[in-house]
Amino acid sequence: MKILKRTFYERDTAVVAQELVGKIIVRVIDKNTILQAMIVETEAYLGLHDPASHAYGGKRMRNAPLYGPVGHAYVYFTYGMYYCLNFVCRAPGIPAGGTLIRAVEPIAGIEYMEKKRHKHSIHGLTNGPGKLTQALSINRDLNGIDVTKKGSIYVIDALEIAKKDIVITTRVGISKAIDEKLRFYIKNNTFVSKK
DNA sequence: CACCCGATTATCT
DNA sequence: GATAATCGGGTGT
Repeated sequence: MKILKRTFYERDTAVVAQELVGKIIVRVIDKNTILQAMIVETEAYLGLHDPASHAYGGKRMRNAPLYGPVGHAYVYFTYGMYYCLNFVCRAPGIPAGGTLIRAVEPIAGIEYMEKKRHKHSIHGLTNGPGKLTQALSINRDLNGIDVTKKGSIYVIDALEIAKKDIVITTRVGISKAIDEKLRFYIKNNTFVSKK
């Protein structure tokens, strides 16, 4: 399994968001605890001209990573209690952009994830952006980290998901640009978030 | 299953 | 002062 290179992230944000579906997030907690999960749902946030993007309206303290180098994590805190994970990606010349990871399917370290989520089963473990960060122990400490190098979090290549098995639809939980079809998920996958 | 609402705080207006 | 790229628990059907 190969780590996704920086060039993977250096393309149109919507294309990267779609192609991230099926890839695997590796989260290294410590030597004995290495979590793996396949990305099953993403959303593209296009940046400066996308009203729903945190990057909309220009660079500020919170959204700075979206303006930084591609292939890095952007982790933000929301609703007073949840973290959400993004990967910075955009075509050359575009000022900002990123992909929100909305849902993953656990592969390894499931017991650790259940413990973190205070659950006894895989049901509802990682089918939401706030849930998966809790399961994978993702917080502000990972904001800005390079995910193209082996470290505490990185992304590896995996199976190619056929285009016919990916659903493209509108984004969730936003109040602006609600008609843009920038959400991507694997058809018939039980770990995709509801709605 | 549908809808409603409270939790809790960083960030922006 | 309001809102937010959310979630889980509650009530009613």
